[in-house]
Amino acid sequence: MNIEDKENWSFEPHESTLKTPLKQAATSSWLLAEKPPPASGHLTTPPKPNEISPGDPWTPTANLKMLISAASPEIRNREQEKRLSDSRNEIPEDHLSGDEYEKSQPSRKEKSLGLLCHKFLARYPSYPDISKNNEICLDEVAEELNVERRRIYDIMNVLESLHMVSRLAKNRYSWHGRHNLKKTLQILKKVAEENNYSQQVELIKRRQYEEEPEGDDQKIQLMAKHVRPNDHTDICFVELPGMEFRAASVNSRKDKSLRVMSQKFVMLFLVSTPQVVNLEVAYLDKSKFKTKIRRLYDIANVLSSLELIRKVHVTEEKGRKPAFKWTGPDVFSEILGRWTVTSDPHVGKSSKEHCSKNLFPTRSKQGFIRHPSLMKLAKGAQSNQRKIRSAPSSPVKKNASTSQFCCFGGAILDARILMLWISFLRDFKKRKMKLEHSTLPSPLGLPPKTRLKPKPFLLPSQTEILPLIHNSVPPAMLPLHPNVPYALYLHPSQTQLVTAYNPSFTVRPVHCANVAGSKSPTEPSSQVAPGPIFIEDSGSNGEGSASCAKGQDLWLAKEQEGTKDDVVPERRLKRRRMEGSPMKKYASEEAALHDVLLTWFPSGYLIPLPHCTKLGNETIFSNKEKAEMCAAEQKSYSSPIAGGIQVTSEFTAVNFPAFHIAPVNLKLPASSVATVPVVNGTAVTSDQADSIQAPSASVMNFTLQHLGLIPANLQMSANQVLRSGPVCQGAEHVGFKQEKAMQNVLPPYSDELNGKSVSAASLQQATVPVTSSILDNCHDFQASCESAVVPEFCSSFHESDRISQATLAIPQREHGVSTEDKF
DNA sequence: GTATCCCGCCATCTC
DNA sequence: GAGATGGCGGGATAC
Repeated sequence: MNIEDKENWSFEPHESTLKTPLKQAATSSWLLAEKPPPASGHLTTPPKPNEISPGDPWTPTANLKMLISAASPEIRNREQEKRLSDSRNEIPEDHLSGDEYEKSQPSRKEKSLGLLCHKFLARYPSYPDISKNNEICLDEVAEELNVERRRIYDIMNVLESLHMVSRLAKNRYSWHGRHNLKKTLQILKKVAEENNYSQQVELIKRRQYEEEPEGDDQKIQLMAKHVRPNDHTDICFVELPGMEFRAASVNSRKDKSLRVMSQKFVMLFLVSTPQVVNLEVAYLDKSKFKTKIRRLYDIANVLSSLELIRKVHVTEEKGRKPAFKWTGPDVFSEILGRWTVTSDPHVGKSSKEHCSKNLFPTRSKQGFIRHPSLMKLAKGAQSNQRKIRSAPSSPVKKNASTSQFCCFGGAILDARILMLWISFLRDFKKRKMKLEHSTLPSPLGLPPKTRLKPKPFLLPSQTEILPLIHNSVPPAMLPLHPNVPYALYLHPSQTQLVTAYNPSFTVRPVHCANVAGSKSPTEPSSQVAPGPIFIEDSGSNGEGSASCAKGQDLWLAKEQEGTKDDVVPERRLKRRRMEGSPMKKYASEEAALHDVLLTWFPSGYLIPLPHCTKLGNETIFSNKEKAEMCAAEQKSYSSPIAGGIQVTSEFTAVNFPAFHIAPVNLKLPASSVATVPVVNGTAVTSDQADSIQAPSASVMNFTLQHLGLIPANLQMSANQVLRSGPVCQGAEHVGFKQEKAMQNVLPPYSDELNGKSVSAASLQQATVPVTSSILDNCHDFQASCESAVVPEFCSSFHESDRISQATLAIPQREHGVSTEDKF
């Protein structure tokens, strides 16, 4: 491919202004023959009104202009240019002959959008002083440039797409110059990369070289068809913070076509190598390419005036084709600050959920292929969803806003919970395998998974599906696993159930990072606000120290105690009795975990507590933590749920898999968690329903902290979290990515998450209750993760077991979402 | 003949 | 209803 610069690209400033069209005279004569000048009285294009009559008296405005001109050489120069321009129009047209009149009219080139843009740009500095008023009045510009407003709009739209201007109000724009240009280009490149623009361009270019027997239209359609799977037509306008479109129809146009087109056009350059794009590539994504190509020419003219592109000719086998070459700055996409992609203005600019959704509005369904192992999970969840929706006590949407659940809040957190849960199982499996290899051969010769696969659970009944968030419901911490403390969100009735059925368990506030609502452990128990609860086996050995290790298995502990054996199914007792080897023990632990979950906590939410550190076989807390815990242990706690249970146990060494979640700042839209319509299950009365509109701060903080979403020392009230949240750069991006991750992890929920609103029921379902369906499928899901669906997901596990990467690095193979994420 | 794109109609939206 | 905005395509011009 030979690329040659077009020497006489018509919109090069120094050329356009100097060259006079050769055919001007002839054309003029011909035109005159057909279109007599206005003096003849025929209908024709009305003469352009002169801007300022030379004889205008001095007005206050003229005085002001004079003062401004005197103060600013730049403006003075502009005024001089303007006067020169005016002088050409001063000759009364009535006195001109046909030829003279024609000559007095600007040629087509002189009226070109590119030249007009040059004139426009000449009026303003490239890097204006942002402290000054840089307003642009469209009327004035149109008048001074002697063009219709319509043409100014074309320019403004393209400039707006590059954030060189932003609309202030009707008829008024703000001039930003090139201050934002590079950043905008970086963002555009990033977006382009995420949408596989380069691949699309390559594909199109490749096909252009192929023999296409069809006609042009067919050829284009065919090519467009090939591109369609990763079509970028759905990309919507990329905004910079603080430069969102304001008011008026600017926001209400369907897709801000010229702006979006302009951005897409620029994107093509930014990801192409070499950075040469012909219009055939650029307009392939539109069926109305003939119309669109006109717009592309408009855009190209403005971009040329900005010296971002330059027209070249590409010599190919089929001949010489016009194209455009990027001449703007080199752009690297390794920024990013905040940016948003907007689409449907009706939804509201603040609706990042919707904005992000519209970035790939339909691709997620088409693109993501659900792994077979997820099908059961999906079905289970959908089944639950149906149950809840059809329940008599199904939640009632209180108002419009409550239906706008954010996918960034609850659902995302729960995606993480699922990940943690999976990670736990994986870690469990890993250690189990280690034991098998190091100690005992398989007694049955069966693969571990076969032997250890938990028996399937029955789905919890509908009444067992409890609200995740409740003002007075603290999460409980449960030593389900010998070395891994887990927080378990329970409904009070369930917590009471635990202690009622098994007095050996104590329920106390979890001593963890300063959870909002849970006071210092040294404070009187009566003042302990609802907070995370630690359920432990306090009497397993009568030593007053019910460590997690000692109470590795709840069931073992229970059995040893001999308490409530009557409620234990016989089959479980039998299995407990066969505990003998470490391997068996682990196997039973896993089974016991399932049993416990099923027996005591038919529903709930497991969250491993990652602040425990591991040290060989014996995991220890940091000294500080230990000291805090020791202090905590010497106090008795009162839980509003458990009702003051003496806690004498010691927080045992915890062997926790080294997965952490990289702290991210999560922006929760005001309409999200704050208005989460908590499922009003049968366990919650209607009176309670009102009180559960806002989640407990303790639960919120507990979750956010332990999932690493907020720093441990950060305390947030529910209102803080809900109304504003910690806003940071990239917050929307985080939400979007997490949403996408959620959709990948939980495909069955994708439909809901894609919807404009998610009902309370679907919210509940969008969370990850510890149900049999999940327990039963986690192994499969884990296996699937380790195989084909999300290789990066697994590799991150293998590398470091850092759930953060696993959660955030889920690729979207089918629709090109970048696998890398920086939060 | 093709590439280019001016021009202005008119739909949509806001006030 | 008026004005602002901008999508759109006819058709003229440039090459």
